[in-house]
Amino acid sequence: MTLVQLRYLIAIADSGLNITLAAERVHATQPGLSKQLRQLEDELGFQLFARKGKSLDTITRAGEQVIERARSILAEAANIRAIAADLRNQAHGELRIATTHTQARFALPAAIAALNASYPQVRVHLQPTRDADVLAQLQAGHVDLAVISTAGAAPAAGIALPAYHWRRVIVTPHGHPLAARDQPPSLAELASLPLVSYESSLKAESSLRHAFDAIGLTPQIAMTAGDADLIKTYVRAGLGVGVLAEMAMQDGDRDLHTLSAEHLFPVCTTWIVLRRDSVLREYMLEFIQQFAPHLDRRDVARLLANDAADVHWPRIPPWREREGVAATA
Amino acid sequence: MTLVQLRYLIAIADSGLNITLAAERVHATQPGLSKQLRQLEDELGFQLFARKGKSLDTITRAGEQVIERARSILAEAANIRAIAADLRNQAHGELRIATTHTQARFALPAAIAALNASYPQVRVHLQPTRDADVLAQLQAGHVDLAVISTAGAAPAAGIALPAYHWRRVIVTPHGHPLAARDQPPSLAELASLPLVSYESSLKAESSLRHAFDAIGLTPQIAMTAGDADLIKTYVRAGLGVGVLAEMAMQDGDRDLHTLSAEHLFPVCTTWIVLRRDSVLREYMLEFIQQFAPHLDRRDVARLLANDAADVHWPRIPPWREREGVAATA
DNA sequence: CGCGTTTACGTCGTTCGTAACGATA
DNA sequence: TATCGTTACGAACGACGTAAACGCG
Repeated sequence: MTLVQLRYLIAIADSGLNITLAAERVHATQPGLSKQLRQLEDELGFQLFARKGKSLDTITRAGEQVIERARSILAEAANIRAIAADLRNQAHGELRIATTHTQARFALPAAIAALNASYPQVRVHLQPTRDADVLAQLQAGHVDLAVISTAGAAPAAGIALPAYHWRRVIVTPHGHPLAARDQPPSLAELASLPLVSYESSLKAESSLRHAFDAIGLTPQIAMTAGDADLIKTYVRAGLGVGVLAEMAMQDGDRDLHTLSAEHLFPVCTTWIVLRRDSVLREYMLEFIQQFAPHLDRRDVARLLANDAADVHWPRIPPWREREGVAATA
Repeated sequence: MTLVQLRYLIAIADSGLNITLAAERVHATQPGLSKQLRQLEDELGFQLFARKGKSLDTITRAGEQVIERARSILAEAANIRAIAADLRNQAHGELRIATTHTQARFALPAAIAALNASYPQVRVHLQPTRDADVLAQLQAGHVDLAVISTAGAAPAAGIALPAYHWRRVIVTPHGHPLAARDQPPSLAELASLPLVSYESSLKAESSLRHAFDAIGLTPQIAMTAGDADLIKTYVRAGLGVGVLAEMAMQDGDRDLHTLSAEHLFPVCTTWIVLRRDSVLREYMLEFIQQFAPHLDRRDVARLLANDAADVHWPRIPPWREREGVAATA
């Protein structure tokens, strides 16, 4: 068993059991991977993958177990290299972030711009990911950190650092009846109107659905999109009333009427999620600092080192208090 | 970076920074290790060990970090091999246990004998360890499991499975004044007598010390030993009153008078402690089953797999309920 | 001068890539 | 027949062990 073999194994597993594709990804030849996989299987004494003819068909039950451990091994190896790179004060590297579109579009730009100013050598890679897969990307080791929102408690996986609170807003064209009134609508009223919102709000566990469920009503979702810009576009087109995150409303959106939804939906929290046992490069800490300035850098480092829960976080600031920063991006 | 290099690194660290000794332990030559260490350091770009002349002097601060990760990597690699060995249904292997002398002498024999009956090919290795170092042995990966007692909560490190409860007893020669009375002594009375007990009872955090501290008295510990047999020997010699674990009193000890100490000292719990994320061989589960029959095998396996706290243990049996079993050994 | 580490060197095993072959849909 | 995996083979690299040199107490 070698680290190379394990790396190949993971590459194959992550390439949908296509050895040729995996070989490209690790910059090696296909026969090389084939042989190494074979040797690993020989050494372990059982098949990691079930074959169908010559092709790999599925991952064995035992293979799953091994792959899981192999991931952990490779992650730790990467950690060792990260320690080394950081010690050499190497300012260049990569920052891979998995997040939702809204974060990437409205919340992250300021922090990433600031990071780029201090560490121009660091290449940031925003992994385009469906909302539901963000944490899986982190667990699989494809990204260094995830940025994700919940309506309540911290996400279960990894170590979650609270970045900020935010709320939803209701958006209509200026001529809309709701816009003419001086008070925001009730939930019941909202349920009677066609809504335009995020794809994720269709899911039963979404906090939007929960809010309506609580009063026994079902919202009419006229259309959904993964993308706040799309939602705004369709609100402008008169398709319905938009329900989206407050930070998605920017200066350029003056043509839309924004109503508070504070009283209707629970407050949401955006978290930075790190892999347990991951070693952060200096510039990663810098990014966290930029994105969530209320977090103490040493506390973050300490939390990762000890896995100790003895670190207490300060008050999580609401998004509004940061709008000045965000608007610059 | 290779697994071999990491293995050598750990061997060197565990051999007191003596490369020659480390080379023997891994069955390789000294120049081989020397060179691999050098290459690893070159690749990482910093020293893992500080040199004094040619010899290794201390572990670098960064070296500590790397060694910690390397241990984790090697442990996971061992886990993969364990999965493989178990899948091949290989009944031979090794079971390394770190524990205290009392457990090794009085509690473990029955379980180990039973294990040996079902798995004659498994070599059991009882790591002789000072009480305080038991958990360190486990953390360093030198043993598969630890068996250790506490007076209260589970030990912090690893995953602790409660095996049984036990209490202390007071032991005197038959002619002793305490033996003649029909009621057991009070703590105050005991404090006035010379005691013979375990080495660990000298430590401030021992539950024996705590009990005396609570009433503002200090026990007179006439002598201590790490070994219940020694304690009994010196009690027989009239050196003082013995305070030891109930399971240390066996059939051959009829020449000593045993008094209950239930009312004086808190109940103790003996735990089986496993490394988090360790994969157990089939025969290890068998051992656990033998040693703590009230634990469900699948629950143990599940606990290790998910790290989930959703497994609830049944009532922990007191030692007395197992004496029939223990006495056969 | 003994102990431990490093350097030097020759051998052997292994990996890797190229190229040809085989199987599957 | 196109796609994907295996087999075959030669070249290059790298690890290992032996032997000798070096430094330190």
